Amino acid sequence: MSFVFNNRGGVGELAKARILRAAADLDWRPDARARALSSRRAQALGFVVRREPELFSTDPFFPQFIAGVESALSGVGYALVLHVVDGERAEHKAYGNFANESRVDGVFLTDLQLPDGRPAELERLGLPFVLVGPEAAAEGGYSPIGLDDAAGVRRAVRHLRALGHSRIAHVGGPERYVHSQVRRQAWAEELADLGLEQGPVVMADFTGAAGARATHELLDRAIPPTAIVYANDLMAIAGMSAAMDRGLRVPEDLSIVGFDDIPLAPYVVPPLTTVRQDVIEWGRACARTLIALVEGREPDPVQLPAVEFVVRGSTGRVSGSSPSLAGGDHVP
Amino acid sequence: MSFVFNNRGGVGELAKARILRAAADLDWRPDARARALSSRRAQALGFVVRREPELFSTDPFFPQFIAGVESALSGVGYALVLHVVDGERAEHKAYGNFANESRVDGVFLTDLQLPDGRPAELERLGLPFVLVGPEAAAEGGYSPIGLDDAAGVRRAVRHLRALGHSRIAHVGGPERYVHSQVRRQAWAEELADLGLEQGPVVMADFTGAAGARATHELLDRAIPPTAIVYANDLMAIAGMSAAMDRGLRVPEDLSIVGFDDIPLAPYVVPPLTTVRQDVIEWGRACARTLIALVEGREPDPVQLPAVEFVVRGSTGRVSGSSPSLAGGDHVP
DNA sequence: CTGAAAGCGCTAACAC
DNA sequence: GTGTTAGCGCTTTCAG
Repeated sequence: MSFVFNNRGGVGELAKARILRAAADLDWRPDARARALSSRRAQALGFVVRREPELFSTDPFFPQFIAGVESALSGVGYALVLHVVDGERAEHKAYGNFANESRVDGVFLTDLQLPDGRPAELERLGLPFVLVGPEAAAEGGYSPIGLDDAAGVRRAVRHLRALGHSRIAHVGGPERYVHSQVRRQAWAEELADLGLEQGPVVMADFTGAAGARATHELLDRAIPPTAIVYANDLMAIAGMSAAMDRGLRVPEDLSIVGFDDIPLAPYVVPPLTTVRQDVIEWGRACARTLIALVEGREPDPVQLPAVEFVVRGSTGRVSGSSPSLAGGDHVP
Repeated sequence: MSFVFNNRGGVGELAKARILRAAADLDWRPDARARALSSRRAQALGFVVRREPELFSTDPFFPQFIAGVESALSGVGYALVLHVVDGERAEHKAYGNFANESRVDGVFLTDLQLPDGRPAELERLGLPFVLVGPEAAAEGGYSPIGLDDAAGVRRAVRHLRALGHSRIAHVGGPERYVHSQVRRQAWAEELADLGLEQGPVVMADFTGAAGARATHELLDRAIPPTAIVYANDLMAIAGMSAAMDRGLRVPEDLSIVGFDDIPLAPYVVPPLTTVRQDVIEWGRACARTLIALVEGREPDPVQLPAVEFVVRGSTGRVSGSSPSLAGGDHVP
């Protein structure tokens, strides 16, 4: 009988159909626990998210990624076991539990760092995994599945250049993340390719508060930038707000570019120009790859859609005159 | 030996300590699958989220709730199994799988409706659950765990009244959700209590697009409102943007109140006045209650913090004159 | 092609 | 108090 459910040959088509019908009639499904015990596979994938609650609830990546993963899992009978942890020790322990308790067959690794101890650790634990992140996060022979963030940032810089900007700054994410580094480097390289001088850069932490602070820091400089490229939308929107508080107009005095295209991006004033990734598709691809991995199959090569650059109202031609830097008074 | 891990008496303290030490030394943990099979408990809780991807990634509720749940689970060895589904059939199937495969010991039920078939269904499946939502969603003898949304909305209406507003409209969430109904009713009742006439109401679907549309609809009326209370921040911010597009100033011509206090709320222009709930604590309380339930213990009574009303810049005194309704031209 | 039977690694009942 | 053992409900090997 178990042959039927595991699609192993050797069962007559007739008997097979009869068994499946009976199972359907009784609304019977094999018990996941028993199946897991005897087959030594949990039929579940693990995802441990290490983020402070504020960032977890802000970052559009996680819900979308999870939704994508789910869309690939539901059809093939895998479950997703999620863990949200708040520190390195807790994350470490979570992987240990996953492996020792055999709760999951494989895990997703996000927020890649360089160097990142986790791949080696998971290998030691015997837990298959996929690296979720930019190509640049490749480590120890593993190649990540990810979109080309860099292309989006480069597009943004070229767009600003075309609008006449030459003093283009960057507000980055936490330096330990590879994706922060990739975005920053793409910005720097495109600037160089365009023959522009390297603008100032401030690394922040993806929160609104940090985005506002970084923006003030940039605008306090003797020669402030006329455009800022942020590593995520939340910082960009907070930065836009900070600039307006200083009496600057967006985009007349300062152009702003975000990254993510959160659902709110079209609805801030002015609407945010930003970079959009198809995170759902990304999650789906990662899930398919991980399933193939844990089942010992060769994963299909993944081809992810390119990032899109979405031009809205927060970027515009550089104004002729240097913007007024008087603090505190709103432009009427 | 299993007595040690299950804290059953009858084992010498000495032997117990020795066993635990040995286990720690070997980094050994009982296999979750085997344990689940023999004890007939999965040591896992299930959460099925039925939302379209856009809303799932926008709604600050889910990540925060999950983070709260996790904080209660990690210490006691339970795992969280998450399912994101896109329709009623899929949700139904998800519960069936949870129960028949014995993947989880209990589930969280959110986005309560009235009537809601799920409690009866889960009872039939023999799956314990907690209702996550407002008191008003009580059904069939089950009382939900939730915060008093209504108090926040009433506070908002009183605040607007104190600022001189008398034409206060409401943009609600999908009518099928009890929490949408609760917020709408609180708005209506407070209006009545204050002796104000019932303002216009438009029910939307929590998305930015719907919030903008509803706002236009409200402002198109012969006598437009001077203030709008929204059922969530995303619609409020989109509404604010829509109003500004029509040349209205916020808060001079129109006051706006949201609901959720998303991380972006302080960073839009003007900063959003809104209602904040402690969703993390809420999730924790639900998890603790559900664990007690599945373990056959009497759950501790839960005492959730009250909702907070956060006044920022999007609400202000009602202006003497009726706002200009000329469409399309920005106020300079 | 089909039925019987031996585990998978625990828990819990039972004797010692 | 402590050791022994029979399942939990499957998968998979091995005879029939």
